[in-house]
Amino acid sequence: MRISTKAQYAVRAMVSLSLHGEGKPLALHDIATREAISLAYLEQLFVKLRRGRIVKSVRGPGGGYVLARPAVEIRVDEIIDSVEESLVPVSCMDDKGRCVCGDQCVSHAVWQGLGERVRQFLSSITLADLTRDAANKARTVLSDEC
Amino acid sequence: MRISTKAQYAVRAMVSLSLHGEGKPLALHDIATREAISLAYLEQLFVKLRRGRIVKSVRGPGGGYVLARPAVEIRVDEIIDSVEESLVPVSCMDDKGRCVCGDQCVSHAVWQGLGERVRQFLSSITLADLTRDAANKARTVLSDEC
DNA sequence: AGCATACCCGAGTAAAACTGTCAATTAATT
DNA sequence: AATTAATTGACAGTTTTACTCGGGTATGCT
Ligand code: FES
Ligand code: FES
Repeated sequence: MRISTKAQYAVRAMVSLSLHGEGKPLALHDIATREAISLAYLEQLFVKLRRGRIVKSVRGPGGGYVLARPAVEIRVDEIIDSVEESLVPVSCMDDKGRCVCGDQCVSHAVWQGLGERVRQFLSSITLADLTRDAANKARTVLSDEC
Repeated sequence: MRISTKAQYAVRAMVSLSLHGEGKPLALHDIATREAISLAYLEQLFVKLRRGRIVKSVRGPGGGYVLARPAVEIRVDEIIDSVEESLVPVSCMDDKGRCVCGDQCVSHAVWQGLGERVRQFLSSITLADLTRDAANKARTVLSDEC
């Protein structure tokens, strides 16, 4: 029941982009050094974030990435979806709780309910929420472990 | 964000035990054939379930496993804990939300909140709930995919 | 006692998933 | 033209998962 580090990196990177970008394109190089994530790996992530219509790319010198929408409209579950981590807890079930077995297996309701809670919680948090928190924390301590 | 099949098997096996055991020891062989799970694998699971004080073993001929407590007192999260799957979504955090970074990382609150929801939901369901559902379903259809 | 049943346990393994790197390319700016 | 920086696909190392195998140990029955 772990979230992949890929998804964790994606969230962190998005907060960093939202916090330090401010409308202007921010190069991955900046995020990479600030968050101590390998540039090559970030590239991989941002391709997916772009395809998920969460960021837009600006090529050439002075280029980088910009949020595709205001931070208030970007939910955490969207970020995780983009990097291709499923939020459904079992592989036999799709996003809407439909299963290969209908709903006949004994634990169907457990996994379906669990998936719904996870989705509900992660969709209740926006990038703007995280960015605000990060700005407050930055005043006191600087720590970038996770 | 997937639950391991190990945990899924554990839940299914426990429902099967609770449903067909009725006080008497039920041999793993029975569960294995009924649920189409390999006996060797089930043995591995039940050692852990026993150490988690969820079942008791009865050795010798006519032996098997019995619930260690009434089904109403066995929660689904306990079953999953026993087979050693963590319900905390990130590896840097323990059960109580304590982190290597205090609570300084930007997404700390996200993962902590997520872990709490998962725990809360899975601890709200008991083996008795699942057994009752299974008994109802058995009347209409028989399907054991999951 | 001897035998069959059924739990007990550690080691080992093949496949899959995860994490991350590399090299080569395209596009825009100066 | 030179430089910056995103774009892309392929690929390798490591870890985790999902099992199997082989031999033990306790118990009850005849
Ligand atoms: S087939 Fe697995 S829960 Fe329905
Ligand atoms: S160290 Fe990872 S969330 Fe705190």
